[in-house]
Amino acid sequence: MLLEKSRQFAAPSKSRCEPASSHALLHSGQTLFWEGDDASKIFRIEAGAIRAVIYGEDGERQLIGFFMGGNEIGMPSHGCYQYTAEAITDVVYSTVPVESWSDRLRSARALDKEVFGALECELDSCRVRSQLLSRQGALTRICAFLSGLCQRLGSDEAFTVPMPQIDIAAYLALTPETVCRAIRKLKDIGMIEIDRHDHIRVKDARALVPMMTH
Amino acid sequence: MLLEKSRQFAAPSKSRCEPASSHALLHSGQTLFWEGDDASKIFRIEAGAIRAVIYGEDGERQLIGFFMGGNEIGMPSHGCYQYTAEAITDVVYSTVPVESWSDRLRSARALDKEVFGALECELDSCRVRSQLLSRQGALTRICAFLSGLCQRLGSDEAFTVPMPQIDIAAYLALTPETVCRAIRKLKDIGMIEIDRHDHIRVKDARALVPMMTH
DNA sequence: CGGGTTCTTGACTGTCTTCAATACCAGTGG
DNA sequence: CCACTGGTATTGAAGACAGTCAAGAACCCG
Repeated sequence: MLLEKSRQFAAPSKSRCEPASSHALLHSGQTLFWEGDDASKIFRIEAGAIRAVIYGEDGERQLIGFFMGGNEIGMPSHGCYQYTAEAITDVVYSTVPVESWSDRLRSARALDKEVFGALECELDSCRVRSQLLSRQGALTRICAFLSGLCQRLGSDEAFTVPMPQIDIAAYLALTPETVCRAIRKLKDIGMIEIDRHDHIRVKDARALVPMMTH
Repeated sequence: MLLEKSRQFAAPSKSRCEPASSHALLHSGQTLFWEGDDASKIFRIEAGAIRAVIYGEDGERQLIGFFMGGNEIGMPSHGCYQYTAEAITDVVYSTVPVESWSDRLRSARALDKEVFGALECELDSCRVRSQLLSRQGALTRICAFLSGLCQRLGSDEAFTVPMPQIDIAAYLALTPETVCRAIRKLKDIGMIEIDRHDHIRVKDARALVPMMTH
């Protein structure tokens, strides 16, 4: 919907900037690339401002970053762009030639698997926290956190939360009291069990998902 | 202080894990590496949980991530670790041999300047947002945002904010109303000027810093 | 069995969100 | 040139909710 509307602006911009490696222009409102596209180029912003956006399934618009003169944008994870890049103002940019870049990346990936693995791990970790912190409401954040934890631990059923609540609080930018109250609420609902303090057991991880949208 | 206390745990762990590349053990509470250390190794967590922490000058403890079985941790930016890694539970981990890794990274950096440039840009961008979102209070976030914007734009004096308030709101996980009110407060204090709607001018960027800690 | 940390609970305050209505601005077409 | 329209910004009032302060309980450690 909202996505379709702005997509109209994308087509011209895409065809217009093919020429070469030197400077190209993007008008305010146009889109540089789309989330999910195969990452074939890296862009260097020379002038103007760009916003990085992730559109949720429900039309939710999450703004994860701004890029301006001197910044480089378009680093792929797992082969494709992780967000949509839209021009806020008119933008002048240059592109790093596709072939040379992707070739180097491929060879680098083969050679330096560990390096890139760690890099993606680091980036993913950072993205996850941004995602969590962008949610409003303590209960929402806790549920999203527990749900993510569940995925990472691989258990679809019950599992034990390994970290103390005080760490969860610092991680989610909440107070320990608020974390405690949210957890208690989940316990009252019957979604989790607590025997000893840092032994929280999530009974049904799938039930957490609907609470994340709040 | 708090930092000193846990540092006692660090020494033994550091000397203990030199041996080779295979599995090593870290006890709960010990530290894997320190923020600011020269990044000489990458660690792969086999079992257990680790927290990534940044200690502020004022003793503030910011928890930026959790790493668990299967995760890799220790990717440096600008040559050194960006955070301290502490074991929450007992941890089993392996290290990627130092020399081979750093050599590869160096050569990769030389060859793929664009790739790594973009990567660092991406990572920095993500870290910045996490940092901003971890602050509580709308005014604090706005000030931190404007201050960061000022640095990126290079102007130490006055500058014009390039993005609309609605984007700032989405970026900072606030409502447009709250952003507007915070900006109005700054205007009333006399720190910024507004002529047309999306033409905000910051008069003295240095004055923003003290408001960021609040 | 202490001592220190973490967790829990309650009451209160401050602030952000929500809802709703209005003003402002840019682009469009008459 | 001007009304019109859609998106953005502004302002107010009310309600929800998280932070703070304070106290006590549970837990872990040596």
